[in-house]
Amino acid sequence: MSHRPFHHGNLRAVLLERAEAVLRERGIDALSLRELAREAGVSHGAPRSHFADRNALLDALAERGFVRLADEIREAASRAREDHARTLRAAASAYVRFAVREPALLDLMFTAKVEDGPSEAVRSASERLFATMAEIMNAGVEAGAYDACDVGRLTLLLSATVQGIAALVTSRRITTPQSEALIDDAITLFLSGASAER
Amino acid sequence: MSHRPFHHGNLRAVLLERAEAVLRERGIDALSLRELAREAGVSHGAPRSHFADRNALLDALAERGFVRLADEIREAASRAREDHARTLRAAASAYVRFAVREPALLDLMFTAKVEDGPSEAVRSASERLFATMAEIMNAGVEAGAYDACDVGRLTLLLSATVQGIAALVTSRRITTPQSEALIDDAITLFLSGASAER
DNA sequence: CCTGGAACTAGACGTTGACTAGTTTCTAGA
DNA sequence: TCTAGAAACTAGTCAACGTCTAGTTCCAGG
Repeated sequence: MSHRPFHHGNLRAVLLERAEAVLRERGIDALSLRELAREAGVSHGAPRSHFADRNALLDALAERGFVRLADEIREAASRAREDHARTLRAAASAYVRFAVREPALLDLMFTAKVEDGPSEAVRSASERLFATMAEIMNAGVEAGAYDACDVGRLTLLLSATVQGIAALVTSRRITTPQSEALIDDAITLFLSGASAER
Repeated sequence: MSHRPFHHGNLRAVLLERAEAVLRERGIDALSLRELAREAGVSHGAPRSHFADRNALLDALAERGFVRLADEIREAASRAREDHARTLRAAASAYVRFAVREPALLDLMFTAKVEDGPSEAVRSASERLFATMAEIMNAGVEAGAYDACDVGRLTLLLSATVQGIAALVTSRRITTPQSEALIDDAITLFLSGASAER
């Protein structure tokens, strides 16, 4: 009859997808393993086969978040390859757009875990984001936008600035239009300062 | 006999203080109203007289966090009044030091609340932080560090950058020494770019 | 075929936030 | 000084959650 097969076959993916939706629509406090299980039509213990505990689920979400964010930034940057300034703006804009669309997820990605830092999976996913930023900066270097200064540090500074702008938006300290102006200011300053040292 | 007076007399303050300690030592997930009540020697319902629910307690913590952070920054900035560059560095350094000392609290302060933003109390406390940053920037303007550009936007950019650096530290993406180098880079760029437009 | 493990069920436990009704204490006004 | 009435607190209850355990069903490799 297979009306309800014993093995869901797809549980892990379904849980993650639904969890992302809950995170987006009702925030992290509303994210309950039991509710996810109910929605997926499995028993309340089933998620345990795929995630050791609630934090493991959150880690998986954060990991996916980093991958998605990196992809969206790379995608946005690749659409304006001709001009480095435009590329930077596009990347930063994509970052903030992601933050506006998924505030709770971004929070989760940059949450401070007490004691030990992020799990290995989350860490490597976050390095993928950083690597994407580094790629963009390296393209700028090759295009002659920067002098022989330490590109790694510049990448870090860019990452921090963009993450800071995103944090101001998600915490409602500034509005989305304000954030766009901020991005403009940041990129302008970033480029003018970096090449003013010639 | 007043061995245990009915009125604690000090509950609200004690709860907040202990809550800050728990937040610092064991993170936000370990913060339980019932445990705080137990530690304070009152019934599990007692905190309700001072905080409508758990979120109200968290809001109060965030509010105090903003006030303390603003104070610490102002204090640090006032110690290097002679030179604007030093002042900026001192302020940014104090910000990051706060982040390292109280990562979970800073997270709480900039958490994205779904739907409605921060409460009125939190909002006004956070504006106090922004006002402190604006003061520092205005002192720089008077000292001639910047041209007639929009100081408000510069203040916002500074705030975002510093918050971004803090986020990278609390989420263990960079180490504390790295953050100090980052601050240096950021301030250098900030000043060189802002006055390069003359 | 069969056996071991992965996926899942079902029940239980302790903890928590929230609500309610009732009690004690403080305080402000007549 | 006496007395409401508000504020602070107690005690009990409830549903929900995360986690754990023991047992069941299914699948895949030997």
